[in-house]
Amino acid sequence: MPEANSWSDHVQNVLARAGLKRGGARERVVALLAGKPCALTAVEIEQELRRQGRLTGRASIYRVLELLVEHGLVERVELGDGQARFERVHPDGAHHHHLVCERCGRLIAFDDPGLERAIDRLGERLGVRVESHDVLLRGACKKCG
Amino acid sequence: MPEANSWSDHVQNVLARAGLKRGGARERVVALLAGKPCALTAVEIEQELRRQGRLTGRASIYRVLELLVEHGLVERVELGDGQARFERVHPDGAHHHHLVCERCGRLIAFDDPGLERAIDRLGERLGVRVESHDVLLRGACKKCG
DNA sequence: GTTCCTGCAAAATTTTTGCATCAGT
DNA sequence: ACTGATGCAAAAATTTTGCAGGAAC
Repeated sequence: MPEANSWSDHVQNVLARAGLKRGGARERVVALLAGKPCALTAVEIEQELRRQGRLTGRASIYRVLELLVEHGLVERVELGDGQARFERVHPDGAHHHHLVCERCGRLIAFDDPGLERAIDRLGERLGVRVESHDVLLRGACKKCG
Repeated sequence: MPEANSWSDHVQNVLARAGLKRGGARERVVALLAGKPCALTAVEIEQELRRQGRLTGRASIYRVLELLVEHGLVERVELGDGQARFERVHPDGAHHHHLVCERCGRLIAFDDPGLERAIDRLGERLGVRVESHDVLLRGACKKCG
């Protein structure tokens, strides 16, 4: 089974364990995010669902996203343009960060063990428990640089 | 002369070189940011200026901040609460990052050469030119952890 | 049957824009 | 004088909330 589905399953497990019921809007948002590894805005989610003929109220989308973030199933990502984006969080802790190309606007995802190590060491040095972190790079991507 | 003033001077130089005129709102915002090393929201800036008896229209504050960001004099920082924050950028490239404590909400600034190195190496590995970057940690600060 | 979920509409927030006026060069 | 800067008010964009009806357990 592809990883996307394992994330969906994980979501269903976590929410069921929390005593929550299922519902159409949530199923639709989760199904959409499962197939999109990278950050989407609430409005993009709404439009994509509409395109699929699966109309969903925007308020429900925000409520679903809020719920998923609270349960650590989705991460809120801000790229500096004033809109929040959302992307799934892998149960195994795998995650990536983002580069925004200032020329073409493209969003590039990457991961880097060296960076993760530097952040771990930093947390120790500061004496704080770092529960999550975001790294955002701005610059020129390969094609534009 | 303290570093805050050297930043103010730098701002005035850059903007004068760009052929821009001075104005009250800009002077007030720059003077305020010069004395605050860490991120403030537009509304906090407005309130602080009002407290000082230096009333400034909110639209002007946003326009000043936009201008300063465009010229690389101020950095826009997003902490995940839906409000943009702004802080001065040192001409010498010195900068810091942020930890948001999820217990007490406190904002802690830090810098870390190891992290900067990791990001430099990462840019090389990806073959992109990284012009700026933000790192945001979320977790428990020393007092709450 | 109870509790949660959904969708609509309305509200609240944050940020941007239009426009007349003022001020800096 | 010319051009940029300011402030007000209005608008736009994003996100949240209230509430009534519907669905899941």
